[in-house]
Amino acid sequence: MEGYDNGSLYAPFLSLKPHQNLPKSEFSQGEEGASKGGEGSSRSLELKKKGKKQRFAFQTRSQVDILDDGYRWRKYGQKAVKNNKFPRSYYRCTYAGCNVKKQVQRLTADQEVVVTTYEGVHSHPIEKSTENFEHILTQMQIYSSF
DNA sequence: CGGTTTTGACCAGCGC
DNA sequence: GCGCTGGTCAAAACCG
Repeated sequence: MEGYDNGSLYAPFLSLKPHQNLPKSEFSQGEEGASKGGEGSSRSLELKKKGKKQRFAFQTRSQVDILDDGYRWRKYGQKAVKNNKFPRSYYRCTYAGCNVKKQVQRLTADQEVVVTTYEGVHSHPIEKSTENFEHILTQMQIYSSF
C-alpha cells in the first residue's frame, strides 16, 4: 500500500501481446536472496539449461488462490513452506510448448493476501479476456520483479 | 471420456 | 556425512 509507482508497473501477461515478443529480458537471474535458513534455490533442470528465466512475483488481495489471468493452469503439486504455515501451490500452463509456471502462496500474517509468482513467459495468446484480470492488476502490488 | 485434481514419495541442492 | 527444505513427478480419484 506504500507509494508504489504505477508507472513502473510491469505486467508480463499484459505485455505478452500475440505478435509482440519481448525485446529483451536481461533482467533475468537475480537469485532470490533467500532470507535465511538456506531457502531452496535449486534450479530446475530445464532452467539451468536455459539459465534464462523470468520470475515475477506480486501480492494480491483475494479470497481465492486461483487468479484467472486468462490462461489455463494445471496444478502439479502442493508443498508447505516453513516460512509460511500455509501450503504453496504450484501451477503450470497447459499450453503445448508454453512451459510457464505459476506459484501461489498465502501469507501467514495475512491470510487474505495471496502472493502469485509467475515464472517464464507465455508464447501464445490468451484464450480468455484479460479484462477480468485487469481489475486485479489495479489492486495488485509488485513484490519483486526481475 | 477427458481433463484436472489430489496425495505421496523421491530427488536435488545447500547447510552445518 | 547427515538433515532440511523445496521442487517435481507419478498414480489414482474425481468432476463436468
